[in-house]
Amino acid sequence: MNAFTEQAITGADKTFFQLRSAIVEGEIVAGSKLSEMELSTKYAVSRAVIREAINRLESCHLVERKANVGARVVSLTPNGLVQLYQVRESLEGMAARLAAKNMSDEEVEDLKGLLNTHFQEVKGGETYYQEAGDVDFHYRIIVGSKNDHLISLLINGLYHLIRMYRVQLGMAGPRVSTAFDEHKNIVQAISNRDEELAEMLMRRHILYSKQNIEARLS
Amino acid sequence: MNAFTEQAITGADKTFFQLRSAIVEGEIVAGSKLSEMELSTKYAVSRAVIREAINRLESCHLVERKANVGARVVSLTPNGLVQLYQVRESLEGMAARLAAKNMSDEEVEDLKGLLNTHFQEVKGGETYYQEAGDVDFHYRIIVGSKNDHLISLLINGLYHLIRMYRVQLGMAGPRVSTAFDEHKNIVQAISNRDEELAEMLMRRHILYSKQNIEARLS
DNA sequence: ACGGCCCATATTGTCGACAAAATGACACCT
DNA sequence: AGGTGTCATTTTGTCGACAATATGGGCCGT
Repeated sequence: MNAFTEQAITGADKTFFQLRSAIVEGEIVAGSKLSEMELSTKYAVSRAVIREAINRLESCHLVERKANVGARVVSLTPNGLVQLYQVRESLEGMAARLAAKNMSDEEVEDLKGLLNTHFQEVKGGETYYQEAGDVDFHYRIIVGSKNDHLISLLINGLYHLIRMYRVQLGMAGPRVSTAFDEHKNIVQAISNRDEELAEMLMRRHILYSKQNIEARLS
Repeated sequence: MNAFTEQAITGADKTFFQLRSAIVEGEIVAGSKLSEMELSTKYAVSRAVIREAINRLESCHLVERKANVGARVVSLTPNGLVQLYQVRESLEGMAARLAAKNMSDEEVEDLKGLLNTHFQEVKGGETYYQEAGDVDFHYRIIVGSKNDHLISLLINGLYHLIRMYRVQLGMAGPRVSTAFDEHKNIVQAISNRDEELAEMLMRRHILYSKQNIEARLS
């Protein structure tokens, strides 16, 4: 489904992906310590590759390291999630703006197609594919921005972190029908090459999500 | 001058800072390859600490690594700088918005004070401290946002990269008097707790810088 | 009994050596 | 002559051992 799935070439890559998945899915408890020795025995690799994997996890802001002390999985706080959504609002808003400017006509057509597929699923009540569809929608716009820094920050950085929050705080969110309309309007703005509106609608879309989440947390 | 300067405790920290400085200042040529062996002899440390340092450089997007091949310093392209400023506009705009919301009254007062100092320097024609003053101004607003993700992304991530461009492409920019007025208006908006305006003015401020740079590159 | 000091232990940081993979050159075949 | 396959060399990836630092408990002194 995805355009390209990142694949592991080196052993550290594989360990990194495994650890990242374990952390995001909550298999490794949030706030817990990552012992290099322990992990090296558990995953049957040397400490060097564990250290490299942990370094990359730190790059994603999934763990925090203190020198001579060790690494801990970040702890989830409601405020942290709010801050994350603020950054996301900012970056994805810009992504939508740039997508309106830089996406090719084909890409816009594909995006409309995706929206249709998504619509069928929503109508059919397949709640399972909702999130995947939503993620894919945002992915395409981010990639459509053609801004490498933006793409890297969002896809390699924030998305796993947000997913970690969503999984562990149990936000398999509803907000389907309304979110779909928002998606539709965003695509329309991009199709019209209306940068200003595309950014504004995307920001609102994410702001609504944030408010929705905040309502649940309180 | 700075609130707190990051200090190296482990050897890898020190090597990382040295390498980062060498890259940003252009001592290590953009686009050149970073040989682990070579660097380990040059800095008189083991390859392990070089590898760790390179990993961190990759986190800052200052180098790019390919598995089983090695790391290269990123190459500077005009388009890359434009993309960087787009991200910066987005993030610092949000930072200004949040600063208007979250800065304490004392911090706002301090910011006004900084502006005065900056003003004296501009009047005195001390062009040397200009950039430092400008950087300090933006720093305070970023920190004033109280959003840890934002702070980390900008200060640990984008700023060194932008500085690398500025140094190597020789942008010791003028744009002083006008930039000062823009700073003044931003501070006023923050002081008035006008989030909307603060964000808008900051975005414009950065947009102007971008256009100024684009004009020079062409 | 409480606070501070010291030491044993465990964990992280660093190192040099070995394994695996990519790069470049040479010879060979067409 | 051009392309291709193979091999030597170089560079990165991985490993296990050693050094340095933090953590926790016990001891001592007050």
